[in-house]
Amino acid sequence: MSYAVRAFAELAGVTVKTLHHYERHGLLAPKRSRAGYRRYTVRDLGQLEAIIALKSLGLSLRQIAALVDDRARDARVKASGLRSRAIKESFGPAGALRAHREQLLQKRRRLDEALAALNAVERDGDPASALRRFVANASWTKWEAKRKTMASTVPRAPDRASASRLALFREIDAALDRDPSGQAARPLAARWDALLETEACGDRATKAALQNAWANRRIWPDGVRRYVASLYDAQPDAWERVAAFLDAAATRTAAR
Amino acid sequence: MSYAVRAFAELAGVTVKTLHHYERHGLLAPKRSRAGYRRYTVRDLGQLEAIIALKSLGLSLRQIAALVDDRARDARVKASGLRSRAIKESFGPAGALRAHREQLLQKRRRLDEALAALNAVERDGDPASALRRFVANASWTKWEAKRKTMASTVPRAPDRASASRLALFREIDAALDRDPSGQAARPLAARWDALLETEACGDRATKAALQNAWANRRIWPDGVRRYVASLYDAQPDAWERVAAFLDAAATRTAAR
DNA sequence: TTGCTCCTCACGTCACGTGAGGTGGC
DNA sequence: TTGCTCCTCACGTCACGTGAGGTGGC
Repeated sequence: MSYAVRAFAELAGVTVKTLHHYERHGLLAPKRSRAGYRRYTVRDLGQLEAIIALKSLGLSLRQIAALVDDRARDARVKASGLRSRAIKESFGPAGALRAHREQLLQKRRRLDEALAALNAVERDGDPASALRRFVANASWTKWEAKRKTMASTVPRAPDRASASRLALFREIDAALDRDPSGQAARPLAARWDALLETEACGDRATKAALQNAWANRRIWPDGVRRYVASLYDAQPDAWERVAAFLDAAATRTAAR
Repeated sequence: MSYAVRAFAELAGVTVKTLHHYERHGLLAPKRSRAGYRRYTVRDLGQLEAIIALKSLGLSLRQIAALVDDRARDARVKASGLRSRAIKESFGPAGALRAHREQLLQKRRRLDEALAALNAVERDGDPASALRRFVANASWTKWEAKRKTMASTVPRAPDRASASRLALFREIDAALDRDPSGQAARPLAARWDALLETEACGDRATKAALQNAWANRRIWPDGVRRYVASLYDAQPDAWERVAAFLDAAATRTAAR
């Protein structure tokens, strides 16, 4: 018994065009009627299912052709006791299949990242801005990675805030450790403000711009946060605590 | 400051051909020198990084173009208070992004299956035969699924072994429950053998073929095992216990 | 002037899909 | 005879890659 192309395609769950395609590439070779019509049998069905199964492993048609041809040759020479070279070479510790698995793992890692990002964007109250944040974050992560590889090949001094800034930051951090309410750290906030004034060269607009940049830190990419914290030789959460304290102090000053 | 195409490609971590490609599809529009040379600026870098980030979400260039164009239009009309329609439509409960996420999830499921199969094949002592088993298994799983959907639309009586076989199977199963060593079930094995003889119409070769098929059940696809067990209205493990007992009984008979 | 970079076609890859124009089978 | 199925090109899709043949910049 044999099937016409359409019936066979439906039976196997593929399209007619897929059958044509596989035939063109030598993966399938159905008999033909006198008029040239394709006639598929159960043997073709088995072959097709092998192709579908191997494709589900992510193999290309070329690779599948090699494997299937090999199986066919294998069957023909089985009696001679020979072993198929192609299949042997595909496996083993350095085999092509191992490399292929590595590729699939890579693919899965990227897929997982994409899914995590999509989830975050969808769950956000403002998806459009969440998408923008994702884009900004992705760029920063890339630069961070690049910076790291650069750092490992071309050693350079770590980025640092100015010595006086760094010292002041540490004093404030320690003061907040002792007294989280921030009472003890108030005078230090004034000194920070003065330092800011100095760095802005006394220009009001510049100082405002600097303060504004700090105030917007909630929407900075994570990479930027980590980077700025590293300038103060601090962890991002410690840095955030100090920054929040300085924000509040600036607001109090402005209100007076 | 601006970059030539090669320098820019290296900076951004893409190929020159990719830059050409994006430009052809309207995703990038660098300035040109008098001689027609592309000149990229930081603005182009930002644009390119947005493209790369969106691509990492699995979006097509066409979709990205829509989003990016939209962002540009958005920026131009921001002052008017209008909201971008395309971005709005991409999100939300019925949004395109949700459908896209579903696609990615599907993809990941398939990837996981492929990885599991590849692991099994690699860990196997005989990878080539493991691959063959995988192919056979995949085909069976497909038919099983098909059979299920057929069953739900076209109701039909469940497949069953003959009444006498089924009854005998149950007796053996019960006997093994009471006496796992199989002593009590010996006479039943003889009756099973007789039944086999009857079904083979007394033909020795046919009987041997039937026994051989049973003996090879270790390499049957899981689906076949489940199917055959279901013929006896049994779970695969119960069925396997009875089958193993009958195997041993047949060997004892042959040895005599 | 000599390499090196850049340019634009045009075609290739991968796994099919689409559609035209024509013919065979029941 | 009338639909319906089947056939074979040939070209399209997607995201680029390859290579030819030619020109600009330092």
